[in-house]
Amino acid sequence: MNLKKIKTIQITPATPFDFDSTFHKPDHFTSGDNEWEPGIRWQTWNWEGINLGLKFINKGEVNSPKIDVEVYSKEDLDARFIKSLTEEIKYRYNLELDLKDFYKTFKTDKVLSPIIKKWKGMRPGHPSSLYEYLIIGIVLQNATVKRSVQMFTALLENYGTLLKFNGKKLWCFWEPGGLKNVTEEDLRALKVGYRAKSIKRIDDQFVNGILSEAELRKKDRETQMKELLSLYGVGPATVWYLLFDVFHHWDFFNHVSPWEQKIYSKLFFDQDPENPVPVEKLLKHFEKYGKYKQLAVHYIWEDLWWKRKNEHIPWLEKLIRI
DNA sequence: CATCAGGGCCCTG
DNA sequence: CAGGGCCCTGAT
Repeated sequence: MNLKKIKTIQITPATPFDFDSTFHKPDHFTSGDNEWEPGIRWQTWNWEGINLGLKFINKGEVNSPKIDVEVYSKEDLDARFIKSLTEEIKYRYNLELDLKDFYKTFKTDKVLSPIIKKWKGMRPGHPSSLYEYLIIGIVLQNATVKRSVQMFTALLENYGTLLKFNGKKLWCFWEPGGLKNVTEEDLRALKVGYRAKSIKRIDDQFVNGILSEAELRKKDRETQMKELLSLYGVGPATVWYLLFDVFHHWDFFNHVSPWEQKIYSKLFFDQDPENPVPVEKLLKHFEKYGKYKQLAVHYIWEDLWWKRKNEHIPWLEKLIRI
């Protein structure tokens, strides 16, 4: 599907704002729906059922930020659509998040302060909707990175749409509920294994309109957690990701998966990953970051993954099994 | 060749 | 609350 440029949206994020560390997270593995180079991020979005190509361009600096968002589409888009899209972009990338208090609180923290200095203006954020993230969460289960990417790509290339815009060819996610006419057997043919059942049942929730991201955002964390956990195929690991990446709770940390446990053990306690620090002890350690504990760990975590782009970290390579 | 662990989760007893 | 089963893939 060939798209044409419809509009350029200008956004002024809250200060400070760092473009690259906000729009590129080295620990999110690329799988055909986005591309990044310094100062530019191409990203497909299915918004309100419309396939979009988005090009985010850095037009400012950390202390005087500005972003252009070029919107590519097959059809014209009206003002109301552009407005709702703009609001959603601001939400997903946390462009209006005020980081000042977080920075001030940990100005003297030995571990955090150098990282804050280095990544000043980095926001947490994720490009995916709840529906999309649920699918991603399912394919992350019980699999190595390579296998997860393989499963995700197979889904995208079978049920998504290939978009051509700004010289790029990127796959766009299908609509929530878009697997209505797909059977569990069809999904199994894509080698997603037992996950086929979970994917199908989650898609059903959206076909039936039982689950609404907009409604769920308005509810409190406990309710969100309860409703998400009630979904078939969604357990504590997936919920933990969702509460941070989709629902933007910075203060919540209740789960550490085995591979993350090993990395945290090395990172925070310089402990041999083969003999990891108990999860309880790790969680207790994060308590010192109070209402920003998830945000603090995000900063430390992203710093590690950016380091990995520039230098070889043998112990990390061994643990991530790409 | 066989065996097994891996960014979990569900279900059973 | 512990533990078996589920899918596929690559390492050993």
